[in-house]
Amino acid sequence: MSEKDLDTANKIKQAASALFLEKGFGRTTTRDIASAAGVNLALVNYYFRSKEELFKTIMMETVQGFIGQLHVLMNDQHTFEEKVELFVSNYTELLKKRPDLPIFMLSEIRNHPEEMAERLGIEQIIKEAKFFQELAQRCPDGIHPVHLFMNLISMTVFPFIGKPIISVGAGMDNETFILMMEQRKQLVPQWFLSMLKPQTEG
Amino acid sequence: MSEKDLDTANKIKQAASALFLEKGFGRTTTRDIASAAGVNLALVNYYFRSKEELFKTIMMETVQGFIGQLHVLMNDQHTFEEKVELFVSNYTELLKKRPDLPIFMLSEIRNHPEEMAERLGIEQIIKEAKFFQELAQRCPDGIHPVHLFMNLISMTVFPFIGKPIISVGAGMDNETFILMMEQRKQLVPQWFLSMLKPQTEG
DNA sequence: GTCTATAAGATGATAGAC
DNA sequence: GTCTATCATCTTATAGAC
Repeated sequence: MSEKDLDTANKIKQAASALFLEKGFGRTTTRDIASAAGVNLALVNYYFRSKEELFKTIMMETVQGFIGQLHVLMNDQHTFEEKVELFVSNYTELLKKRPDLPIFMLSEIRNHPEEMAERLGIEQIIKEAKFFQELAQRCPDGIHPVHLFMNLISMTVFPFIGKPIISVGAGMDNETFILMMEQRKQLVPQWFLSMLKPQTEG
Repeated sequence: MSEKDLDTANKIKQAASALFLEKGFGRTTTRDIASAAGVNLALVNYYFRSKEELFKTIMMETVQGFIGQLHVLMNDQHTFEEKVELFVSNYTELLKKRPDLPIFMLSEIRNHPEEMAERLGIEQIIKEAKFFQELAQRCPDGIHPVHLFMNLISMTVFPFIGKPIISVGAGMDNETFILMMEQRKQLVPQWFLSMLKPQTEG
């Protein structure tokens, strides 16, 4: 589907999404958006009441997509080990395509904190998930399961966030970086599982 | 030292730093800065040629401070294990005080990529550090040392970055979050060291 | 060094013709 | 739904008095 096939509202949304991601809300102007979308300036306000409203729409959809994957994954019929592997490889693939996503979400999220938490219902998604029930069982005594989940997310997501600094620091080109992220699809689950209680065969 | 004791340039820098951190470059205006610093609008441009120049100054100092610690730490006379513990506890303390620091740095860094890399010389700092030489030795065969260093940074820093989402997701108040970060000062080094080659006594 | 005043331009948003 | 034209406001930055 080429860009021309999208209707005006979607052209605007797509262009705005890229610009917000790249430059943030403050540095992006409605004129930028209209120009990048190839539509008239007035149409931005015609379809979305304001720049702020357009931003909220995009942000909600972005975060929904990000969390939605998690919801499905955490409740399907895979084993615990498979869930871990899928978690890491799914998010690695997503972040290979859209490495700016986490910073976008996290840097803008505090300017719109109220709507987020409520509409998303992350809390309930997590508490109900089978994955977390099993994680709690396999968690070493005295260690809160959230610690281990933090580690899993951290080791999966942070390398993409820190890439600008890490890859300069390590003198690493982009190709090498991607290669390492591929390796981590296997490594991170291993590291993560080794943090759990020793498991008897079953 | 109260704010009144600072000279004008420093009052501006301090106010601007807080605002850039809170709202980013794009959303922060020179009027905000002057007002927060309690100085006349024209003085912002008198001391720093432009808003952009002021930002660069602050950014450089911030990143320098962040990296500088690392340089000292990685080369002093502590043992490898002590270096790991100091790394985690120093940065945890820093991030407890200024949790917005990583996102600020990382979200704005790509708008000013050229100056960063060069002036900082991170690459050289890292390559020369004793810490990395020992890390390379103790790294399991076939695993690049940078993987393990990524894990150490990730597990230390990411929880602060992801706090807005994690703490909502886990239904966690601020006090509990800080308590967990305190626990991680001990836990992260344990997890990290367990990823290394088994070590014989000596 | 610090102020007032203002230039010069950008920005979000809308009214009204088509 | 889409355009042009424009408003009202805000923005960075500077000139010039003190």
